[in-house]
Amino acid sequence: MISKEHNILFAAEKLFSEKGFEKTSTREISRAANVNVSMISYYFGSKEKLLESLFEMRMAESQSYIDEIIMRKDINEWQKISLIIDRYTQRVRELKVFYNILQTEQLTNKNERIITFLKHSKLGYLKVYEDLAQKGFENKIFKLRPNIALLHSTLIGTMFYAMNGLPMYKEYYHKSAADISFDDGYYKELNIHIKQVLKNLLGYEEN
Amino acid sequence: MISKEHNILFAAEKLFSEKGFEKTSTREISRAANVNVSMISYYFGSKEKLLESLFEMRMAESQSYIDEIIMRKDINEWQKISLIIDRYTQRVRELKVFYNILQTEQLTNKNERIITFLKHSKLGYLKVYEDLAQKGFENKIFKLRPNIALLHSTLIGTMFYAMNGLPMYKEYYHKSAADISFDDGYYKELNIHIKQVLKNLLGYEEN
DNA sequence: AAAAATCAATCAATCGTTTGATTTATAAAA
DNA sequence: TTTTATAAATCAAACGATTGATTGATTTTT
Repeated sequence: MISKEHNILFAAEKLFSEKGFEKTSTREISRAANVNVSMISYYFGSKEKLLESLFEMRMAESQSYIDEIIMRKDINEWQKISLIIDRYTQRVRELKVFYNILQTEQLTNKNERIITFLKHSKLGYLKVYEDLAQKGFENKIFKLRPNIALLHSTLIGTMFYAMNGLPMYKEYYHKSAADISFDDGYYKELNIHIKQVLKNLLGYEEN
Repeated sequence: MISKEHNILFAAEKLFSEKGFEKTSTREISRAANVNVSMISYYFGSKEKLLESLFEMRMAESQSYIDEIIMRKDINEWQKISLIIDRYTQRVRELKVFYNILQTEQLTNKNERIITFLKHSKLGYLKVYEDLAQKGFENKIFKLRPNIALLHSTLIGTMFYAMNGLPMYKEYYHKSAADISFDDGYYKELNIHIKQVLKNLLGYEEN
């Protein structure tokens, strides 16, 4: 049995993703979550704080796994980057709905807490890539020292734009929207594609 | 002397970019454009149609220059791609405000006309890259035949994410927000970065 | 004098949020 | 176990504010 609090959170996530935060009314959320409108204020304080709670939940989920990877001693820097990409691809696909909201809020939101969430997350990623690129270069695994901000833009940008574009590419290749096997192949190709781009940027050559 | 119609259009563009379409009220637009509220309905019909007019104007502007480039006989396929990237980088920087709206609307908008605008634009670009990649391969300029949808995702995604991330990178490198010379260097690096990524993907080697 | 442009005032609709009454759950006292 | 007291949860109804849009009168342009 899922609590009403979670019902509200998940209903809101879906609606925010489909129509955007502003276009989604509290009454719609309450209807979708099968609760009274006032329950939103009761549990979260406001619609705005509901969005913050959503970010809090989803961002917390993705915090730990990166540290886990960079701590490992049994794999080299490229393998670590490769693993991070694997996990990230998987996560973005799983939480497509949330990452859609994240992208939108990134572009227009003025909410202080959410801005802070995003900034910390981004700077955290920059630092991770910077460290891995430097160590890999010192260990002579990577031959190049690319601009990390641009490398990160390419990684994230490719990921999100490929995700957003999937429905359209499907149409372009005349596939049915329900065809999951196309998605599987697409995300697999995307994963390989991103790795290839990063290999080139870092000057990494497989043995 | 700029007409009131244009005043409204440009005021709306700025506000939509800063706060998003939904959060921007018609009264704010009219105040910023120094006209009466009713002028919006009078000239454009509705707030929604005002947004459509904005898309119409901006999309029409960027239509022609691509055809111009691909028609040319004096340069090879890589030089054409290189030119397209130059123009596109320049344009995205010039019209940062509009492309911010475009990205947001791409994620949430359900407006039929705008969806059609975006779809046509995207499919147009896909076709252009597909043709150039194929011809370049036939002419032995390119050694590889990459997935065009993913190549396009990387191109567009890198461009937009680098653009969106600029203010944050500036802060990260402790530069003032008004420092234009930092922007110049950043966009120059971005341009080179994108070309490098595409060279690698297409298997193009400079002589 | 006909048409186009502009305006203050107003419209109904919807928004996020709160109220105060009511029901349900919890736990201590009998 | 039953009763009682307290807290938590739920609800319909209403709040004031703001929204996009329109009206009909007035001014300006043609």
